[in-house]
Amino acid sequence: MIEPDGDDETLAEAFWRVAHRLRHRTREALAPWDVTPSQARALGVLARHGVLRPGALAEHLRIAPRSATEVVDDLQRRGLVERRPDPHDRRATLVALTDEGVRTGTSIRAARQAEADRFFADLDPQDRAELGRILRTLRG
Amino acid sequence: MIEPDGDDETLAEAFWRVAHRLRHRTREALAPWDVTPSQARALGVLARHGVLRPGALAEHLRIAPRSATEVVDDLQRRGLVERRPDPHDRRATLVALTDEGVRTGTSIRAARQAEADRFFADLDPQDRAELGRILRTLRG
DNA sequence: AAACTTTGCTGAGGTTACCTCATCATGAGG
DNA sequence: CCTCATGATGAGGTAACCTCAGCAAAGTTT
Repeated sequence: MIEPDGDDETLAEAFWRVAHRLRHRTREALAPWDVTPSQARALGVLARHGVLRPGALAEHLRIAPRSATEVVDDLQRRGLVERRPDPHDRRATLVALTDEGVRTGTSIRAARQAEADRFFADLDPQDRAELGRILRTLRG
Repeated sequence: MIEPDGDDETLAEAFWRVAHRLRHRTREALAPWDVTPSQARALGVLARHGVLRPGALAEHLRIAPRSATEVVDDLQRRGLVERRPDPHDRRATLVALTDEGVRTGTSIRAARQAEADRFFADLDPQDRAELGRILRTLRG
């Protein structure tokens, strides 16, 4: 068994190591609902902001508008959101969570939070606070 | 313009924000060589460890062996690595950097380092050290 | 030495999460 | 009214993975 690299680790390398691990954990935490991470993120944004147009959703998710259409397609196929016409602009569509979408969003949020807590539980409270502060500095 | 989310940010959310930003920066830093991040990583591993079999490369990169084959294909197409038979095991192939691969690897490494330094320069030295320590704790 | 299992690589084909560009309808301003 | 901008989507593409199946060579039985 070859040892994974990471002895003379730079900050960036260490960062990506952690990202990799966190990503896998999150994916596992999401497994019970059979939604992908990007779907879960969209669900979260919709839960926070209510009814949105795909374009606005895209901005919140920081992806191209076309990509938001795709995520909405997926969520709609799973019955978690519905599209309805915008009464004020006939070009636009509004995306709204269905009841099931709300329920799913809520439990996913809880599960994700729990998983993240477990992940960051390797850190003592001061370190968690430090990390939060430092990340916010780098947030851009 | 909608403000990106991130007010009531959890640690995980903040983390992903930073990851997103760092990824984009890295991608830009790599642009002059027209290599993808995964190719760059493979180049780095080969520079560190010398001649490797695809399987070993995969382990270093923490990806499936089949995926390493693909990265090697790409690098070979660009003339940065070559495949040669393993004299001790006729099933196996050895992957070695070409001269151009070595040169490219070296300059990429420098550019990446410079870009990362610039990215983390928003932090003062103590914070960088703290971050490094914390990430190593979470490293897994 | 024949038979069986394991190992190393790769072909085939799939997935996720994005992207750009073109199109079409609608809305807004001169 | 005519032009231009905007909102969504179809078409098609990419990176970076994945699994599964197959083949050849190596190692291990018996």
